[in-house]
Amino acid sequence: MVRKQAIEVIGINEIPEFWNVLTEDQKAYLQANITLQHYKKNELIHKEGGEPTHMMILVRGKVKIYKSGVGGRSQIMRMLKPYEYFGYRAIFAHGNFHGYNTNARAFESCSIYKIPATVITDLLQQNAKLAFSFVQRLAADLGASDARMVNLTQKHIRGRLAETLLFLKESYGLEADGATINIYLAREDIANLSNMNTSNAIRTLSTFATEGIIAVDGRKIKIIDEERLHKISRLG
Amino acid sequence: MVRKQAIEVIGINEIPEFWNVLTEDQKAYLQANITLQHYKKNELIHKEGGEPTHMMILVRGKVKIYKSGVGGRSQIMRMLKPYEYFGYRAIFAHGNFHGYNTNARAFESCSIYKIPATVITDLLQQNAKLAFSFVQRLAADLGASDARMVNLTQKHIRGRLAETLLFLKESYGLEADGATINIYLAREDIANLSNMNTSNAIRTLSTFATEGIIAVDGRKIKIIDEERLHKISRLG
DNA sequence: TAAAAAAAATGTTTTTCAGCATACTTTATA
DNA sequence: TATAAAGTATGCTGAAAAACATTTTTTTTA
Repeated sequence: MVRKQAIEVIGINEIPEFWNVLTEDQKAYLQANITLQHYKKNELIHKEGGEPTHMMILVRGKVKIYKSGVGGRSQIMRMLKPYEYFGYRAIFAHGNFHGYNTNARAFESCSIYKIPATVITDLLQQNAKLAFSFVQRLAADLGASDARMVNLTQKHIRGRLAETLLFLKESYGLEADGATINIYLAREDIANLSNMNTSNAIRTLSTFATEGIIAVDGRKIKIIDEERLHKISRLG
Repeated sequence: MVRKQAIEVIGINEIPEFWNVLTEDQKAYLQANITLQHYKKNELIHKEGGEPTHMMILVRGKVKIYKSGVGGRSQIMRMLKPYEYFGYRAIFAHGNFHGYNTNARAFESCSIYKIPATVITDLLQQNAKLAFSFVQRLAADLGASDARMVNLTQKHIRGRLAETLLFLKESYGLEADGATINIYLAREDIANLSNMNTSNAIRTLSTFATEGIIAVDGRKIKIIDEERLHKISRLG
């Protein structure tokens, strides 16, 4: 069983951004220090406020990155899919924002490569190409974060929910039917992605369904009229 | 007059992060390509949606970085002070978030060093130490952006305004009296920093003044009871 | 499979905040 | 300096969304 899992997940050398730019020595160094770890559904991977020990690469499953805000109310910052990496921001920031600012939780059963903080820091300082690829990644993340800020603060509930549904579609894609979003989230998670409370997520999803924009079957959400979702998202 | 301005501003070699890690060749390359430009009060420095041509280092004056959101409503993302640099995120991000996502405007008369995008990209790819310092900077920026997200989305008006006042104090410091925040902003800018409309910024500032938390004299804001501001900010 | 727990649905109430109108004050400009 | 324009102050109203309560449905677990 352990063997089977090991076969299921991809190797680190299949992630070109990490692998191709390294020298032979650096590859050996990375191989010697990387570990694969499994997390059960809903298991906490890292905790807000904690000291970052590893950078992680998700290779199987889905992860949510979220912050606990006012009165413990949680705000999902990002949702990850395989081949995406995380936990590196906390390692590299110095000053106020060193350390995990977020919680990471396995949304379903996950396999994750873990690279010790010291190892990834060494590699970045030795290898300008690798460092540059992290610059590119962080620059894109920051752009996304700023864009999301305006979405969440300025749009009304319908606009925020439409945005979230489109985001989920972009991130996780559609099932074989070409319409059902390929992730099943609790209404509460949809709410936490959209900066609203659960009641309003439920209510607004129902309204969208009534209006024929989506079809809802339990946690399955089918996008019927994507154009309208875009329109609702644009108008706020 | 031109001579005088040139003397007033610091040299690029006084910014260690840029200078100390460069080789002699790289220093020469940078020196040969860097230019100093002056902007008048309220002048636009770069525009949302535009192609990034330069990375910039503010050496005199204050700059606001803002996004135009739903219905043109503007949201100030950051406020800069001398020695801070900007415009680099747009250069390095690839994919969706390449290009300026924000506007930058001289909040008062400014002097700015401009490094062509190609030059800074060359330097980063050649110099792992420089690239790593950008990784650190971007990681901190992203942490700040995520923290701000929760502030702006979850806190109530009083909490958001308190947060903004404390942020301004941290960023720009206090005047000789040890209480007056060393930046004079229009109520509209305070509102755009705090995700609220101008009326509510005015109203809430008045309330804070009535409660003896701050004292307001035109655009001068004096912090009387910082502890209460922290408390209001924490509670949302 | 039954019982318990969690999640979803829905209606009602309350709070927060945006939008607007108006008056007053300060700043810019002819 | 007069006039216009911009910015500030304040009250009122209504829309949006949170909070709460209750019922129904689904999922988990014993």
